[in-house]
Amino acid sequence: MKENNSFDIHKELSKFSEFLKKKNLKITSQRLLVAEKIFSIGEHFTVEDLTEILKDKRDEISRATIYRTVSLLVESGQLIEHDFGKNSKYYEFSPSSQEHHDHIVCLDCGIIEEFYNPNIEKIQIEIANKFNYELKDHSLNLYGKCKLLKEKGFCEKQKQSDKLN
Amino acid sequence: MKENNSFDIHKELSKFSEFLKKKNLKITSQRLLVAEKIFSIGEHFTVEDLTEILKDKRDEISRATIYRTVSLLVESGQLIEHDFGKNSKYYEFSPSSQEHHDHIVCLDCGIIEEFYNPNIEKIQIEIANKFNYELKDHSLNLYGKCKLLKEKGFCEKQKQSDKLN
DNA sequence: GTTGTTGCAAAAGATTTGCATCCAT
DNA sequence: ATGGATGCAAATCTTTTGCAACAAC
Repeated sequence: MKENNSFDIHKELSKFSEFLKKKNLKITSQRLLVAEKIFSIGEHFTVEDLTEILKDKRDEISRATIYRTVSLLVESGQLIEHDFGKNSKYYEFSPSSQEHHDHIVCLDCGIIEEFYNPNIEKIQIEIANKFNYELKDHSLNLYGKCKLLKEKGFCEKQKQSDKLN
Repeated sequence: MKENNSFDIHKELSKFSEFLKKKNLKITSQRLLVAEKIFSIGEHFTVEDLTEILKDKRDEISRATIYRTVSLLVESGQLIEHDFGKNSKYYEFSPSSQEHHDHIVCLDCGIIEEFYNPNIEKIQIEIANKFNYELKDHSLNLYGKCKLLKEKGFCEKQKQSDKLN
């Protein structure tokens, strides 16, 4: 889906290390391994997906550590947590260079596509102002039938790790 | 928050009964009790909230039945399920007469306010068309500091039943 | 009477946590 | 050496489910 070259990954790993140092946390091999894999996934994933990806490392990294590292990466701002109405939380690597975007999700196959619309962003700020809120975050998800499902009546159902209904 | 008069409730109960009949499901006292309470809550709630509200009826209605009735009401279209990034799902009674709206949520006290913006709705449809999706649903939540938190530095923290972080 | 419903307790699924051991600093 | 990290298993939390007894139609 997205291309992540090793240069990017290196930069992101440094950023994560900086974050850990600043918080007096330790830079361990487990944390680096989990972070490295996350930075190279290039699509939305669940902790279950991540565990599967790391399964050859299962003697080295426990599920608890995976959860704990994911939390740290969310805190460092390098990982975004999403709620697509499924059982598990979804995560998405957010490179420093990357602009914000929203999501459109197929209710059948669960494919997640991204979009960015400056007008919507602008209106959201106006709404927050009107309500006297200091806007910190937002989430906009569109749900529907993807092109394939609409046109052929079926798509790659349940391709994702989690069910949508 | 919202005013629901008994006339509305009666109409909604009829609608639910119709739904049950159409599906060859039975109209039981438990289902009617749960539905009636839901129709009179007037704000966003979790199943835990609902259980608390029904606690004087706890000898009559089990938690399992509450969950099962909530699912039916979602299916009948009279209840909307929301995900505000908390542990539990939130529900909102949606009277037949009510127009769609989105939500703005305080990250501290969890207060949920509603808004409707026709431009955002319009743009969403355009985006779905561009992606060749048949739009079925969407969710837009804004998160931030509410007026009180912004101005006074504090608000009624954790007023809601669930924590936000 | 038949078929769906309820309550219970157990199960399931995701995530978190206590604790003894281990390791980065 | 010491304070944080890890792995394990147990715990937690929300939601779902199997099943026997029960109620609506």
